[in-house]
Amino acid sequence: MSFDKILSLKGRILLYLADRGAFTDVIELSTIKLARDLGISQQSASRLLIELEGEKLIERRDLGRTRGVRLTEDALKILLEMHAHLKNIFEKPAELSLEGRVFTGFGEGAYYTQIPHYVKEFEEKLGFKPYPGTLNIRLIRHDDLLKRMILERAADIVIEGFSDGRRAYGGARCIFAKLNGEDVVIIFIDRTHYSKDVIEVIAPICLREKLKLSDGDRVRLTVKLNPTYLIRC
Amino acid sequence: MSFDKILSLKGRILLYLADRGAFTDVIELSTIKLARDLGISQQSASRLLIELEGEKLIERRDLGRTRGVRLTEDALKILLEMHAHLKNIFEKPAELSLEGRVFTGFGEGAYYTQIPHYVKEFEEKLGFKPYPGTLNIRLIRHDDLLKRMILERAADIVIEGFSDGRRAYGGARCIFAKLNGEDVVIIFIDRTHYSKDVIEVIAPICLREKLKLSDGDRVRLTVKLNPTYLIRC
DNA sequence: ATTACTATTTCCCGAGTAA
DNA sequence: TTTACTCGGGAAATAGTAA
Repeated sequence: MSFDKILSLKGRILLYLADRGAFTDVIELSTIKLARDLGISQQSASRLLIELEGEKLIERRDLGRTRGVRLTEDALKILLEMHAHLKNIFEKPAELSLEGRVFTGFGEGAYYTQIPHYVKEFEEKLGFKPYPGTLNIRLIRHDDLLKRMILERAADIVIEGFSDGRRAYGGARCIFAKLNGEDVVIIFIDRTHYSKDVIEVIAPICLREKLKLSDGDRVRLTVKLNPTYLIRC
Repeated sequence: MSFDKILSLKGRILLYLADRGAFTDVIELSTIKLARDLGISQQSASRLLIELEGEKLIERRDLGRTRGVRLTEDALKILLEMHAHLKNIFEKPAELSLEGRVFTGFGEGAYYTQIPHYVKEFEEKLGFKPYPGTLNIRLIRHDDLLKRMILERAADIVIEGFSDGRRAYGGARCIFAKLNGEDVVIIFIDRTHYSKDVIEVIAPICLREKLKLSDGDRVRLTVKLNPTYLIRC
């Protein structure tokens, strides 16, 4: 397993036993089999089992001609604590923070955010009717470009594209965020004209007014998301 | 942390970094601080960071006068895999299996299972009207007595007691199970007259008839439950 | 077959210290 | 201050082998 390198040999043995259900039942296990399965010597397997028994992490008993092992409550507690710890890291929302400067775009945002199809989609999926137009933010720091890629992957609210017979209108993906503390939605438009250092934001209100923003002002975007998304692309 | 003993030092460092959010941001970290926090020497901290960098599990960079570290995607994958593995062990339903012999009890079961208050509770909480009477099973193996204790803790369907003014009727705790493949409910009666080697079972049908059971017949009870319950008492 | 002892080797931690 | 080198000692792995 790829995570063997972060475990001690004793840890690998406890996990090996847990995998085989040795917290309810005594399982049959010879030092030779354990050694083979873990890629260590039989001698080490023997020594480690003796040590683990001394540390009250396993119990061993004779089962007729073979020997049985099971985890103790202490060992189970250790594994459960490890589990709880990793859960805490990977299943708790983390916050991603990006910084950029407001700029005036091509003016397309105002057009698209008023197309009835999109308005309906926004209302259904975001819960509000967007103020016409998008606020454009140009990222400053290089690290934030990476974060933008992460966000693009994490944005899981899908706005469907459509066609009116004359032309096709593309889709987009959204994610909720805060901009200087104000609730906003970051929108990643499928076929945007902007480069990868730009983030577009919509909100139910006029952000420029509410936050008194002018071109060149620095703004901070924060997004809460599950750290599982943070695997870099 | 109690789980330090199952981790290698490199594992502890990766977890240390993950705890501090070093999968999104570069964090400031001196070898001295790391050494102090992990209870190892500065020299070891230095060596381990160099090795981890060589293994492409961390990236280091100069931040002006201090040094920054962050986890690589590879390291994140390892931690996530560990997390997924423990999830699989502890959050997947496991099966507990017990064996015993049918015996005829004091006949109280038939009385209690027909009391309107209990019938109503059963129907609401178990989804069926029980066939009058409980099937009594005496456990055979010593290990199964332990499993009975686990089950008693895991039984989380609560049947409330009541009083009719003349006397008090006790409550019980239930858990769904299979008896020789048939859907049943194990019922742990709060103030039972039976000893700890007895399990009582109710079902919507007459189990003795359906499964052609007589006193002394061996039956197998299986219960699916979340392994978190398997922490022995 | 198995387990586990003793002997040997390998590897890793930490002290000393240079840059 | 900091990091990271060399090196000595001890822990931990394997080899050999007895029971």
